[in-house]
Amino acid sequence: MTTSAVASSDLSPRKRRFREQMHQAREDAIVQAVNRLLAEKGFESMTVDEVAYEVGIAKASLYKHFPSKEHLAAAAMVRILEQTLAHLDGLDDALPPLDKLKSVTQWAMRVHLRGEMPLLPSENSSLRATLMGHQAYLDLLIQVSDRLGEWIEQAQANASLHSGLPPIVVLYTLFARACDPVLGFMKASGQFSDEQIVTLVLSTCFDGLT
Amino acid sequence: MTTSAVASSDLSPRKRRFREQMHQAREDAIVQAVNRLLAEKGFESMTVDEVAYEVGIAKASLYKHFPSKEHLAAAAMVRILEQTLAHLDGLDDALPPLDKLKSVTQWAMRVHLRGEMPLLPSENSSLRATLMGHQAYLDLLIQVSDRLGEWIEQAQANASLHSGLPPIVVLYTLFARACDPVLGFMKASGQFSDEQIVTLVLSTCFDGLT
DNA sequence: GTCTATACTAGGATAGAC
DNA sequence: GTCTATCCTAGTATAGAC
Repeated sequence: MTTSAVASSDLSPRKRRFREQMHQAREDAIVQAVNRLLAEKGFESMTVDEVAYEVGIAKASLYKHFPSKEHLAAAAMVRILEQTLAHLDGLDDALPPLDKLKSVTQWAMRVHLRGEMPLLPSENSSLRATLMGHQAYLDLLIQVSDRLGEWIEQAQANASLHSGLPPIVVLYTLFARACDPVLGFMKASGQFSDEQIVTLVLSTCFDGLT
Repeated sequence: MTTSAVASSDLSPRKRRFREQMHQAREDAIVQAVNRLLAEKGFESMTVDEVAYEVGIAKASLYKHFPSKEHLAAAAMVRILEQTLAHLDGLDDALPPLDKLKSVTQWAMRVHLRGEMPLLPSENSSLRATLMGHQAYLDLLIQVSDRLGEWIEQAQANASLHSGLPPIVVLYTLFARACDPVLGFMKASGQFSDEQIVTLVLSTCFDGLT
């Protein structure tokens, strides 16, 4: 019996759990770093070296956890979608659907302004391929879309949302607001507080410019 | 006297003009290719090799015209800003300011949908440095911003545009609509014609979702 | 100012020891 | 599963002939 076999399977249940927790904690740290770097520089400008440096481990160790840069990005997307879903779950069910939609949008904009919204290029094809083959990502994306889709239809039914717009257009518009470069421009201008930005952009999104 | 001196300065005025036209035509071809590739893949994913291949010249020849990849991108931005300015100049001066703003926005969205809107990452720092040092680019950006800014203030004065919004927020919002990923999403969904997309997004932008 | 050929570097990924 | 050291490709940029 090899030492590695001893290390991996001859441990007490308590020690095994401890190992798994350590493992999980490290992966969380990795994904969090990836998330931050994606928010700051985007996928192409983020380097795996930076990720490794930020986490404080060797690059080769990263690749034991995730097989490619694309999978790192996918993990960050899974993380943000899980957080989104958690936010949706936390909303008071009694709220009118329009208010729920506004609440998610506000939450997403705040995440963005905190520098924690991972931004992916829609063009990059190797990244797209990985995402489209990533079951957990796809499942979460569908879950979030379905939840929002329901609220959109309810809001259109009670006329609080313009019913001439195809629901998918509303959905895309809300998704896009979470990544809107306008948030960054306004922040960079230094003329507005984060909460002012949220208020103003929420208003342009739902009420329009006119 | 060297042959290169002969080639460059001992020509008749007619031949000199011809040379300059050829030179200009080639640069136009380069910038047009850059523009298209920036629209398709963005700055980081565009390679200088591709540009050279698309234009049909050697990569080294590109570098005789433009000193760096960043300068290629800057030239594409100058080009699109010139076209924007041309569109602004072409508008009927009698139009209400709000209609002028809508017209530019529509025009920009159509350019985007045709795959001719160069998309630059706001994060990339070497690119930012080049742009901020590029006088022609800065001048044009200011010209466009000023023209739009006037119309925004006029539209707010005659109450056709919501006057609670700082003009700069309206300006950023209009700029962002030209690059909005929503356009790409809707096009990719295959459910809408380009003109439907323009109409729908123009509506969400000016009238809001509610 | 165009070409071919090449220099140089960044960055994604892996080998192999422990 | 962590490390150090290395591989290797892609991609920006240049040298030097014509």
